[in-house]
Amino acid sequence: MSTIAHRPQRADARRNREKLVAAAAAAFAESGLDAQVEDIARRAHVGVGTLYRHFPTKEALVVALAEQHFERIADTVEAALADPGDEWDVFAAAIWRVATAAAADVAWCEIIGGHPSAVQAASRGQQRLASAVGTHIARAQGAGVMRADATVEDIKTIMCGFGHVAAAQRAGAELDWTRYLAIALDGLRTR
Amino acid sequence: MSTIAHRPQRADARRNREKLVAAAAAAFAESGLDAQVEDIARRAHVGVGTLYRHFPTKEALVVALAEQHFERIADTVEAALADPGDEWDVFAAAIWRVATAAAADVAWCEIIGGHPSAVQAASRGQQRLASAVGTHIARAQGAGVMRADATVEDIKTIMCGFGHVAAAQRAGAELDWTRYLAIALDGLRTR
DNA sequence: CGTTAACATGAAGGACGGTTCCGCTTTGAT
DNA sequence: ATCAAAGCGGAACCGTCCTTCATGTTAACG
Repeated sequence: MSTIAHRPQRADARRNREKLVAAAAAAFAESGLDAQVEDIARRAHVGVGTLYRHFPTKEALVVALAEQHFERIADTVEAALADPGDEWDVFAAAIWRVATAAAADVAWCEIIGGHPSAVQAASRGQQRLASAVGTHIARAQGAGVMRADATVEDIKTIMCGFGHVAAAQRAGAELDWTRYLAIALDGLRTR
Repeated sequence: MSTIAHRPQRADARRNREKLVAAAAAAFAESGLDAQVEDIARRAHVGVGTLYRHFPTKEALVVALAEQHFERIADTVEAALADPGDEWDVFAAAIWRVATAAAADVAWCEIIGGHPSAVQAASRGQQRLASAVGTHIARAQGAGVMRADATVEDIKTIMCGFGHVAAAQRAGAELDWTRYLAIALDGLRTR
């Protein structure tokens, strides 16, 4: 077995990769996960071939973006764990923060809403997120402010619904994701 | 202006139309709204051309099915109005009945979840449904068992989320629409 | 500089799925 | 039985997108 001498990645290639990720984020945010590959390449001022050099498939690009999204959500939810306030308020505030960020981005909505492949990737961000949410739940239940039977899966389920409602609203339906969250969170709270 | 003598629709044509609707319902239930036209025609033992003779577009077929779905849902919700039981229980039972029927059918989920074109048709079924739901809400609020600020739009929103959760569950996601409904309905109830 | 491997390009390829079209068949009225 | 209109079939058409590939370009290293 010999050591293969890898030439370092070329500087322009790295730049292009970053431009592609940014362009994809923008295109997906605007048009949802079925934004066209050519549009993404155009926004990055790059040929489609270049896109395919960096990502073997459009799907791979989506997964990369999804992972990025989940990392950010996990950041938000983990950060909230340090907040010393009322357990319920802290949890609810974190959810609202995540939802507000997601609602402005069609792709987030679709990913949170459960895009088949992006979700199946049991990725680091998702695991961090699940763990942080679990801690929030345990705390809130300990303080008696969250229904005792609530689970991490319940939160996932609610956010899945949220993603779709927000996406539908963006698409013109007369819906209000704000009401959705208010009601769902109330349903999660102890009465 | 002369009276145009319309020859009555031929018997075989009527049969084919019915077979097409049934086949479409089956195909959509199984594969969702993006079931293929050719598959629908095949199930109806008919050529695609025949399908297009009866429905100018795949979309038209979807709208026809959607209208049928909404009529049925309206039937269920209207029927519940005659129930003399506790206002909340009656309302909740009607929602559960609708949800249970819908959860078994991918197309129902997608339509309830807010399929763009099928929803925009401010059709008879939808109007009946909205009106019946409005009556339920007014009654429950009058009895003090539903949050005072709940609206028909809130129910639509919740069912939109439901549709997506149920569809995702059918597609293999580890979600539980049962939990979703339980929590959302709790959030709608007076505490 | 010169060399070379990595990289970029975008037109062409290919798969997929809705829709059209025209020749053939069936119905129903005379 | 005959005929015209209505209906039927399904191969071909067409638009849309993702992906590939042959060709030209560029960064990095000696």
